Amino acid sequence: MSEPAQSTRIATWNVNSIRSRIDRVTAWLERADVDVLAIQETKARDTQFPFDRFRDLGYEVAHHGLNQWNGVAVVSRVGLDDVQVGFEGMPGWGDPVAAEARAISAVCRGIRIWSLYVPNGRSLDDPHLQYKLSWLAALATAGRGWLAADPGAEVALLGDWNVAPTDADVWSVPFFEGRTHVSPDERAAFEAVVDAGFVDVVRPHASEPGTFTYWDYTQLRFQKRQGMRIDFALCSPALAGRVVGAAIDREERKGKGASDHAPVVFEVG
DNA sequence: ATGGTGGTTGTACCA
Repeated sequence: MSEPAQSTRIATWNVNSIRSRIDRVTAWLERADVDVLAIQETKARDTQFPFDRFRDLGYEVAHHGLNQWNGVAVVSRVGLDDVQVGFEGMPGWGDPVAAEARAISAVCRGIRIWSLYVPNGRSLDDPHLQYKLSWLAALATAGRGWLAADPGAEVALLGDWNVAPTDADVWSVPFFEGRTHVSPDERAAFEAVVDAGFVDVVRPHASEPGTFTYWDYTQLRFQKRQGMRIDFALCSPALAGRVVGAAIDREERKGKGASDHAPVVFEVG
């Protein structure tokens, strides 16, 4: 008797407040049969995070939250080891400048899982955009270093990248003229991470025009199918080679109490 | 009305 290959289902989701979304998140975790979930925008301090709701379902949690903004977590039912908060060289923000809760990682079933919440940028003339570009540049440098140290490393960079890498990733190119998420500098900063050796493992499995991961709450954007693709799973070559499928769960964006982002799932065989 | 929705917070800020 030969055992079937062990399969691992991994997801990323900007939940826009874990406390207001906890019922939906736990219900989705079970329904989607997900083993590892990278969460962004928990909007909670560690003391406010509903750890027990995940533990009751058999998941371990690593969370990093400093205040009502940002906040990232890795949730896993297949092991959660060697938790790291932030990455080497990660820029800070504010006065005084300080690291924000935008990056956490853990090793789950041998895979280094990162949950990343890239700074928004706010507007093209805002200092926050330079912070965003620096943050992505530092991530590219760190990621390049990880793969140089171990070319066979299985690393997943999961999260809300706040960048639409191509014109196909926004509902209207004219609408985004002069706005963030689509500027050449932001796209170059995203591509620098790709150039460091990380592969978008979802797009090959979800390539239809109009495939998005985020829809603004205002203007009936979701109902009008006016979204953006800004949530990505970028994997190291060794891990990307094991991916057998992926999907964006657009259904989860529906209804009252939905996050403005949909979960993104991929399966490693 | 030009952020029209939604979250956390506190009467503002963030996305």
